[in-house]
Amino acid sequence: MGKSETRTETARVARTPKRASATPSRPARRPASAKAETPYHHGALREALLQAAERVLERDGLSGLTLRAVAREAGVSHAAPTHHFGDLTGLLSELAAVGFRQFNAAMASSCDAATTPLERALARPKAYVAYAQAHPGMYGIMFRTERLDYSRPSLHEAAESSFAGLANAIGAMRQEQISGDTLTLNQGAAIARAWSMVHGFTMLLLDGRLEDILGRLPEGTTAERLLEAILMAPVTGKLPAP
Amino acid sequence: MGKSETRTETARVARTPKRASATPSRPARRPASAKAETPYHHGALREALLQAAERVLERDGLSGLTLRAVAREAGVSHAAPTHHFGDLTGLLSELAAVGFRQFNAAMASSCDAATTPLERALARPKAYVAYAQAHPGMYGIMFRTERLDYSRPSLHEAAESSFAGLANAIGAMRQEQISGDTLTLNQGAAIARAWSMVHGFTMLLLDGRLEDILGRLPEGTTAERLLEAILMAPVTGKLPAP
DNA sequence: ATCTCATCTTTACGATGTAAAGATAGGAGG
DNA sequence: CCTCCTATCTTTACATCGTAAAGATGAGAT
Repeated sequence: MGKSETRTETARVARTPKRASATPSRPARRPASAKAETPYHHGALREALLQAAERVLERDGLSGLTLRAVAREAGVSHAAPTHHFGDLTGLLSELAAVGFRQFNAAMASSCDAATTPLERALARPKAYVAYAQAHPGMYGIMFRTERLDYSRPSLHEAAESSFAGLANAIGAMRQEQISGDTLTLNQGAAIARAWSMVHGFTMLLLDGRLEDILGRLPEGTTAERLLEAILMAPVTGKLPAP
Repeated sequence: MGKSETRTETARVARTPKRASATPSRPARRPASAKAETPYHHGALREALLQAAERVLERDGLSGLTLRAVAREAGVSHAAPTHHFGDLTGLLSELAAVGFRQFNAAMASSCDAATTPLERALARPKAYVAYAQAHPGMYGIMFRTERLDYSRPSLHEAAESSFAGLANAIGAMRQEQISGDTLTLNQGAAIARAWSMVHGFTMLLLDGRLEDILGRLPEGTTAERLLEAILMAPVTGKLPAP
């Protein structure tokens, strides 16, 4: 199915019947108060495209996420996205911004739900990994793609907020006030270490590169358990200075 | 320049003059002992393609690395790589294998050059990051691309060797013998932590996501210095269990 | 009622991956 | 020496993709 592109894109979902007769009758299309119905000509195509993109991403993976596939999914012509996002980079960037917002919300809500200090310390990294596992496509868009335009305000802001939350969490854990302006080497190292560790763990996990380790661990050890062990035993075994 | 593809690929480098006359004279082409000269019909096209791919990757980045571009660079028809690698995945996988071998060699030589225990402890992660900074394209192929086929023996072996080296280094540092078969949770956590940290640091660094932190550190703090600080101060500040 | 313009569609072009058929030599066998 | 075989490389073809440009279309302003 879908041999020729013209065929595929001509047979799209039920939109206007393409003006079957040339009479300008226009019979009751757009029933005077349609809002989240099928967006006809106006409507919120931009939003619809972003949602379609997310759907395509979850369904077909990162390689299936193309401008034309998104347009197909939304039931519009293949050039429609260009008008709203300018570029494939534009669409990916806006979608990544959506992802960062989801990501931040997930971590924040997980932190809020924590009660004990230990839970509070583990909540954020666990939510980090959990989000990535639940939405590997989104995580890939956010952290794997090279084609992102951080000069777009929405993406810049969402990503920045993600970093700020992390930095604050580290600061709170060290019971220091992280001034937004400057950092000591140790403060910077603490932030970069935490971020690197969780990010690296997530990428290795998503890429299946930890399967080898997980398989050698005691029967039934889950990735989450391994993450806990990583976070709870902070001694890396580095030798002291001679 | 290079408007039509036919034009582009017809005008390729000096290979055989396409049999100007139909006489089977065959005048002194391939001077009887050409080895690494221009590979004519036989020769080592496979190797030449891999080298061409590496060149294209360094020059045009990951997005410029296409089957056709590699063929162009090697001076052969666009379908020639298919015969040797079957697929774009095949080419990328073999190239990633080359990268893993370079990567392993760099880390090994850096470890050998270390003298003091402290140097020895820092040599491997520093070489890790240094390789990635020196060859970001290769590192991208190895760790960013989704399209790798680890069932290929060359790639599987090279990547596995990389992991084994890491595991052994961690084991040596903890003064334990890592048996190839099973791991305790703490052993696995130590390995996964070290790998995650260095890998995550590298990815964040290559993606420019550490610029923010580096900019806030004392004037002129380099990424390598930050990495040292990360590795040398192993206390993450996690709270003890209540 | 007409005009204007943002929005969407058509059409077109170059590039890419991949498959399939055709050419070409290097070597085996007579 | 000649012929045939086969791996290797080239041509040709096709579907898909991103992107640009021109044409339709309808909503709101005048």
